[in-house]
Amino acid sequence: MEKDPTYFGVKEIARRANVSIATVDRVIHNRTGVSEKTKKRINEIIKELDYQPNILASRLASKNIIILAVLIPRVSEETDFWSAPLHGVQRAETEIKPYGIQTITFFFDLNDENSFETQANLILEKGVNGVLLSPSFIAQSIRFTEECRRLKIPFVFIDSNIPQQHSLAYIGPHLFKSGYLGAKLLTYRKGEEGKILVVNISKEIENYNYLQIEEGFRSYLKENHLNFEIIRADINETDYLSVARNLTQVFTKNEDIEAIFVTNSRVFSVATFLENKHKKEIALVGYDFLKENIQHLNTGTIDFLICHKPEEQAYRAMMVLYHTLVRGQQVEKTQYMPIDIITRENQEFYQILPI
Amino acid sequence: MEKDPTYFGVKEIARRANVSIATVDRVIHNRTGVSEKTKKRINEIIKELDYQPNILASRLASKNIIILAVLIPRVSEETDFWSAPLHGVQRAETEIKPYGIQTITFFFDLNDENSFETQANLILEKGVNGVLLSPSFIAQSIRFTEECRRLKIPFVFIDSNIPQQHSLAYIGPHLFKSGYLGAKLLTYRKGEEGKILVVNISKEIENYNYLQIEEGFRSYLKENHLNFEIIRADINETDYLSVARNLTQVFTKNEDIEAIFVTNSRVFSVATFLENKHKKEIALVGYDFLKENIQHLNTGTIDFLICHKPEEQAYRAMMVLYHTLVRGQQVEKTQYMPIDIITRENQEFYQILPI
DNA sequence: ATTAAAATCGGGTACGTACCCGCAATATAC
DNA sequence: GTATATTGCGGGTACGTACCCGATTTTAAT
Repeated sequence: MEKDPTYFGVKEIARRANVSIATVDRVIHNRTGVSEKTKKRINEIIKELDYQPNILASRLASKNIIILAVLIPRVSEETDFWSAPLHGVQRAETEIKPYGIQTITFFFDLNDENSFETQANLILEKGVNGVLLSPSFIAQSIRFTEECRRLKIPFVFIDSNIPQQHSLAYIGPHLFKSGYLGAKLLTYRKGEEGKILVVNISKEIENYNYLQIEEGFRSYLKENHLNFEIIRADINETDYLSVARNLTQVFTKNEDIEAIFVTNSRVFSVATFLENKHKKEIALVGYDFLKENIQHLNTGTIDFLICHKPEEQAYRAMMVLYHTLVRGQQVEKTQYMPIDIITRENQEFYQILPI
Repeated sequence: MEKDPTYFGVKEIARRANVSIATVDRVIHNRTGVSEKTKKRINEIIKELDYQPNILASRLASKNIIILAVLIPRVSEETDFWSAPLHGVQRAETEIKPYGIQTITFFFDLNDENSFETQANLILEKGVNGVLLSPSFIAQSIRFTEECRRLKIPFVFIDSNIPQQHSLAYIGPHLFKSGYLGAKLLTYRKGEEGKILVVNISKEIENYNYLQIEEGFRSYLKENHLNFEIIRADINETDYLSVARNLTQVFTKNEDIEAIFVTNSRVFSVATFLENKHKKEIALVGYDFLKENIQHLNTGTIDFLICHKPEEQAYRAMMVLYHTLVRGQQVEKTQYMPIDIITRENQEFYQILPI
């Protein structure tokens, strides 16, 4: 079989420009040592031939290896949400490893701001070429990314964003629209009467996310003139007992709650509560494809789960770094993930497919 | 920066086995000319070092180029559904082109069985190494794929499947479950009364798909003891006038239709009809992320669209061929796509993201 | 034992790019 | 003018694997 005859490489460029391959290489990589005249001549030929470097050969010959750092929460017993992004990181890792790219993953504790800081400092010491991070702690993330900017290390946010921080990209959900959709799903077959309960279960972190989601949620109701009374429950402890105690209080005060929206993945706690109290007829919508949540989806306690492709977020973030650092390509700065709707009927197909 | 010191290549294997690189190469590629003894020795070292060939170097050195054929319907004025798979093919194409893989795309006319046969024959004449096809015409597809099997050309089905045909893989929806979900969405907030209309608009092709979807649809209603009367409308012409004429008849006979399920992407015709007749309060669910359908989703005539990631189907199918032919890897034989639910609220994020 | 054939193997080049080393030409200093 | 930087450029090797071309050894045939 023959090679593609329409492909021209540096050799052909050098031949046409009457220079050596080395000179062409210098022009391509913007290195010094070429006169303006020949540089111009070579650039014209490059443009004329629409030269596309052969990445295989390029990466094979290059000895410049690239190190990427990943900074995400550790997978905890409380929730295995972060196992999905970790999987995405690993998928990208195996894919780009032959290109001379190494990955080091740093985990922090979602209940401990200091662990974030510690790990972030380790990254800075290490001297990496690019960073993928989940900015779970706003202040610490800002400090860290400012330092990255100073050191000219590109970084990508996943899961939630800090705008104005000059990240290379944000890859994650549009939280406002996600809450907006949540309201639609929750009220889609609801009657005119009855209250709505919005539950936020978290240890005071990720508040910013929560606010955007609730804003979108309320916005939907307002735009559609749905004047349900909205009760709020802020639960700062994530263990089941605290959740149950809190909800019991809410229910004694409000008997006619017809629908519950949980703003994050801890919806399974609420589902367990409803099952224990035999209140399964209440509509329940929450977030994320976790084992526990799927169970309650299958028993019918949870009506809908909303999900933002956590695996793909991380995978794409890695590829964004790869394309920037290795290929020098421009990337989309804001990449909103699809807002997926998971029900009992389609949940079995919402997994990571192997090739 | 230094190279990964944990990586060992053929050179190291050759050194340890006291043979030349060429001999190691012969063992790796199962070529003849190596005594059993040295072959065994080399294989042991390969296993011991967990040797992973460097694909970059491998594909760079290899002159064996691989040709993939794609056989899908032409994008027509009637519907641009197939532009999504085409896009997926092209995305995969640019990604694997540097690996020495060429793609030739053949289009057939969904209204003309013969065009399928003609294009299929062109592929066989051409002598390609792998085929991606949509088996829109069952009989012709069987004939073609049998011939592929005889010639030992692997092939992958997308969009719909022909089981028992020994394809390398099927990548597409689980149609039964898709119809099942359709019934859930259609009846989710429906009252106890009123009839359901199931509409199939197509020129008698793809019947097999339709049947599976309808089966799933009815199955949901049955399992949930929803005893609505179901009307059926089979419309064999795809132009709007034919659809409108047909639906008018159905509506004169049945005044109390409360919900309509369209089994394919032509749901926009039904939506137009409902808008013209001022019957927008009827629930409407159908298939596929087409411009026309999204318009009606946004006006509220269509309530839900179901979608099976057509772009990714084609992309994955290409990668399956790549992994099989280039990497010699085993692949998953049946890859069901997620069954995505598109509403007015999340539709804007359901597009193909650029890196 | 001699010769032919077959089996087994090594040397070496190529793939397209990166990049080191060093030579020539030109510019600058005195 | 000569001596010294500086600039511009080419030769050549390396990356890890594929594969051609032959050389050597072993086996089979006579």
